[in-house]
Amino acid sequence: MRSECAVANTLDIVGDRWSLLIVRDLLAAGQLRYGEFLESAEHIPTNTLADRLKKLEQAGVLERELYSEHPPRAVYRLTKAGRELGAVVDAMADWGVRHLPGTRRITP
Amino acid sequence: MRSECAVANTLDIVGDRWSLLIVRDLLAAGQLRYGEFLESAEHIPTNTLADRLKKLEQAGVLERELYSEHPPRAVYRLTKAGRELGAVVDAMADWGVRHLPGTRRITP
DNA sequence: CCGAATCCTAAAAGATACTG
DNA sequence: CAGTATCTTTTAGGATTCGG
Repeated sequence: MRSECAVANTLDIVGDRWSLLIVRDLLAAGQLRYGEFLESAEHIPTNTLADRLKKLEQAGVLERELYSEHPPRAVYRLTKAGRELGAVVDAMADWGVRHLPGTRRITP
Repeated sequence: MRSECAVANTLDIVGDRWSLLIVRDLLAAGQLRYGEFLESAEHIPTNTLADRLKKLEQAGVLERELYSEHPPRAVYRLTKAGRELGAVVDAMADWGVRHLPGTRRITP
């Protein structure tokens, strides 16, 4: 923990290049499998995706549910805490739409 | 621009490890000089601070005003667009306070 | 074919020393 | 005090490989 600041510590969890985009995609879709994240517009590298999913699961932002054993297959969903990050994603979408011409809100 | 998504493009501006902390400090203080940023709790490295201030100035988030010529001295302030990032910082502070024990809102 | 793990390179962060 | 320059370490990105 870098400090007591709630903003700084939230950034330690979702402040990297990809985590909030993963949250955005889950907010839009409800649940996604590994390969479905890879199809998203920004094309996250496969190894980076695996890292972020692990980190976000450990942080309690999303949960992984196995729906098959052989081979192991999982879907990812936001936890309650993860869904509450919707407020952050939403504020960013608002700001982008207002200040960055050519951008739009991908999902309602 | 990675995509049309407002969230992704907002992240390209403030989605790194430090930018939103700089915005946070300016929201709290109104205006700051270079050295005052360095005193903040998270101890941003001096070269990284210089990079971020330039990038955020170019993005129209903050502005730099010289108040002395010899030697050159400047203060940094948020622009109107920068102040509107307060909604993002606020949402992160809320989330952190709710989900990360031991953290608190540094400024009202 | 899907879900990763590995390897290697490129970019960014961080510490520290230095200059006007 | 306000930055720059340099060097080292860490992280990200991309291609490829591998197991089920």
